[in-house]
Amino acid sequence: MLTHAAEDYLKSIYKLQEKGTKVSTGLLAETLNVKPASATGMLKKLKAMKLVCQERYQEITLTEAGRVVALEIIRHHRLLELYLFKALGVPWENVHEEAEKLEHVISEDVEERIDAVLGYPTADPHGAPIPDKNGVVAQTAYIPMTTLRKAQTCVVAEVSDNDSALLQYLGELNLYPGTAFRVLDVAPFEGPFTIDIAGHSVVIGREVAKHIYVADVQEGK
Amino acid sequence: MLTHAAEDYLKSIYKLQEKGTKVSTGLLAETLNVKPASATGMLKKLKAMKLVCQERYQEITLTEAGRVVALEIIRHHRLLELYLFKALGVPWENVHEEAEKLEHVISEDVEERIDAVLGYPTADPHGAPIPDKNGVVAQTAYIPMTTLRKAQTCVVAEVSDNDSALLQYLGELNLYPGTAFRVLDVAPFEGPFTIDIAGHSVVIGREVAKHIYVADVQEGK
DNA sequence: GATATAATTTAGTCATGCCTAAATTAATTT
DNA sequence: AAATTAATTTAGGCATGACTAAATTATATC
Repeated sequence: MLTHAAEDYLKSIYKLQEKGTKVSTGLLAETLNVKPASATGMLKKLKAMKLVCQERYQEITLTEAGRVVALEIIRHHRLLELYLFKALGVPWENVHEEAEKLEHVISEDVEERIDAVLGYPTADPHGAPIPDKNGVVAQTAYIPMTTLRKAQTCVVAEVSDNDSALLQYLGELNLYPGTAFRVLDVAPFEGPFTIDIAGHSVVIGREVAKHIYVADVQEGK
Repeated sequence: MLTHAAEDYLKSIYKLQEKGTKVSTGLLAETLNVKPASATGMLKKLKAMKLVCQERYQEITLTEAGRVVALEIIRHHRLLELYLFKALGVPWENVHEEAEKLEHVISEDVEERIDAVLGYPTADPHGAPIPDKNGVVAQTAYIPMTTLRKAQTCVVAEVSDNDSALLQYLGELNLYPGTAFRVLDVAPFEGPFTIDIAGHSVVIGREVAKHIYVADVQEGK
């Protein structure tokens, strides 16, 4: 069995890779709040276990076996987030942190039961896709909110899950995945967005908009 | 914060103490599947943290602070057992093992939510009392099944939670806490019990009966 | 092409929490 | 009281997974 730390490394590699980022020792270390030297040490072990590929000083990638483990952990994490949110009413800005601890500890049996209770869901509370039992992840083509133009309507598809304060803010605005809104205005020179959510007009800064991804974009009048 | 290992030691000390057993280094080590020398090492640390009292070679007891921690963990454990059983349908012979891992990891917030969802329960699936938020444990006066005599009726109050195979067997017989039964016969020379559960006659050996505690004992005809 | 900077790796340390083997202390037996 | 046995503690080791400091390699600049 793998250690919790090893699972975290694999998960982080997968998530960085998924974003299209080239995964380096330094970036991985930063992501995991660890010094680069510590990451080098763990990578050496993961390479010995044939879970990770890396030529000296080169890009880090997962082997097929490593990918399977990473997806398993991510599946645990996202199912737990959704379960905590829906079944126990944990505020969505807190579910990430809770799931980080639980994901390494639940059995496959409990995972399956949670999956069933939730009705075999496909996305977590932040809109991120939940890999299925075989490690298949639904491909999504979400668009960054920052690319929206005036008068377009859309639906929130996904938001970043790692900033608790930001999530709380978005929650107050009801900007959960599934919420529709319309762009009333985009201020010039990379300025903020003014949007309409269910009749309320709200101003969203660029920095916040970067963390929001949308779907079903349609041209308004 | 305490390590998982330290929490396990405190929990085991409390549970042994509760049973009326004098807690020694060797017994504690055996309980935790650890060598006595390892237990000595951890006890040294727990003593330094003022969570445990022990004179050299003498009995081990918890300080007030140690008792608080132990009860907190036991509360987590028992609430989790009941939650897994009732909310997720985990078979009762498996809930102990699952809860052992989860108990060290859930937040106070999630604990409270679980407590609320369950309606502030007072006993886990094996009948063991759940300490309240302030560490108060309801005192119970359960009687070992082995003391029952012919024709007495009673209700199952509590069963040992540490033997998975035994629990599975008791589950098949429907001997859950709350189930009423009547002693049809007690075979002589420390022999087995023949009992009536909901119209079915079942023979229960002494070894099994030792793990069952009952309440509401009444004399039958 | 030499040099400065950035990234990565190596080497050595530390804290946990377990282990085994040996030494010590306590309890029993004769 | 002496000797045996049992329980406990000490001492020294090992694996994990982090750290710092120093060395190495890669990249960018002049």
